[in-house]
Amino acid sequence: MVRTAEDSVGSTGVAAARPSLLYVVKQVELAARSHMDEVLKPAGITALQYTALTVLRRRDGLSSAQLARNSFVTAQSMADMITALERRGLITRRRDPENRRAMLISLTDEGRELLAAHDAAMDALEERMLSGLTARQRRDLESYLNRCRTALSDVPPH
Amino acid sequence: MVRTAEDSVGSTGVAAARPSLLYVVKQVELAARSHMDEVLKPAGITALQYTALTVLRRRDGLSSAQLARNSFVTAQSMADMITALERRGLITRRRDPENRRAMLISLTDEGRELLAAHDAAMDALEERMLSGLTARQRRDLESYLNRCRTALSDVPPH
DNA sequence: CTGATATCAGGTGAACTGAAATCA
DNA sequence: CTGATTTCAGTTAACCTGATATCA
Repeated sequence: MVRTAEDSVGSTGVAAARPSLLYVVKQVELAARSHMDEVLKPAGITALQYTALTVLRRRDGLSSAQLARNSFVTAQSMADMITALERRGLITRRRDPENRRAMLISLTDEGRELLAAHDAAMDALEERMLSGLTARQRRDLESYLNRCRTALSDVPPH
Repeated sequence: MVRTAEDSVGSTGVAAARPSLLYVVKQVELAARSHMDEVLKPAGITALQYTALTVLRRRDGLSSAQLARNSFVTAQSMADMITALERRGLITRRRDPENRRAMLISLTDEGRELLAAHDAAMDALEERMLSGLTARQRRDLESYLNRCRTALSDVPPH
């Protein structure tokens, strides 16, 4: 699934692109996801499913609706993914004792093991992506991207 | 299509994420694409189609296969998008005189007008994304992201 | 009553794999 | 013969809209 992009378009730095940063963010994400899909392919999960699982590892007991907002998809779309992951035994769901309409989602041992089995490969991929940056630049990049994320999430003044 | 993500997951800065930069790049791209889709919805094109058109504006006469590599999709997937854009009259294709198996793609006047009609909105979106950054930080961010892109595209030493 | 969550039903466009034809 | 490009055919997973039931 990884394409070399040696004759790729954006790499020749000529000709000021119009929306340059929007474009390069998309390009980096496309390249990263292509590599992630390749790594995850033997496990039979997509990059988006993997991301949802890592979110659950950090924050146990989220609802499907919360996960949907986090991934910018509708609750119905996320429900499809959730039932698929549940059928595969990677997650379990239970009623929220404090809110009987919500279902809380947790990783199973099997789900945790699947994530752990790919940690090294994902760390290596991130290291490869950042290989041209110093430690200071990496911190700055993360900081800048987090500010971009916040700026895009905040509700704009009406 | 834009979801506020006010109770979103990654925004509460607790708990060191595992693959942090891979994750935040994906989050920024998801948020940006969500806004782009909303802007482009009245025109009836997706963010990926828009991106392909902007690439053609910068580099006229690319082939479908080149566009496919640039967007990290298969040639077959890109062919579907190309025929859709051609049917809508946004692009035209002609045989490459130097390579009779290849088809060169160009924007039509209508395609160029469609892009021009959205330039202001895209500039505003990019400005919003970068609103928390100084001019210097914006340049650095672009530089860092371009290095990430190159590092992910380069063929790794076998 | 309003808003959030989950779920069911149905539909659609987008991406994939596989195979074949053309040509450098 | 090999590799790149295009195209056809079939398939699948992703995501959508709309409607409904439950409950804070």
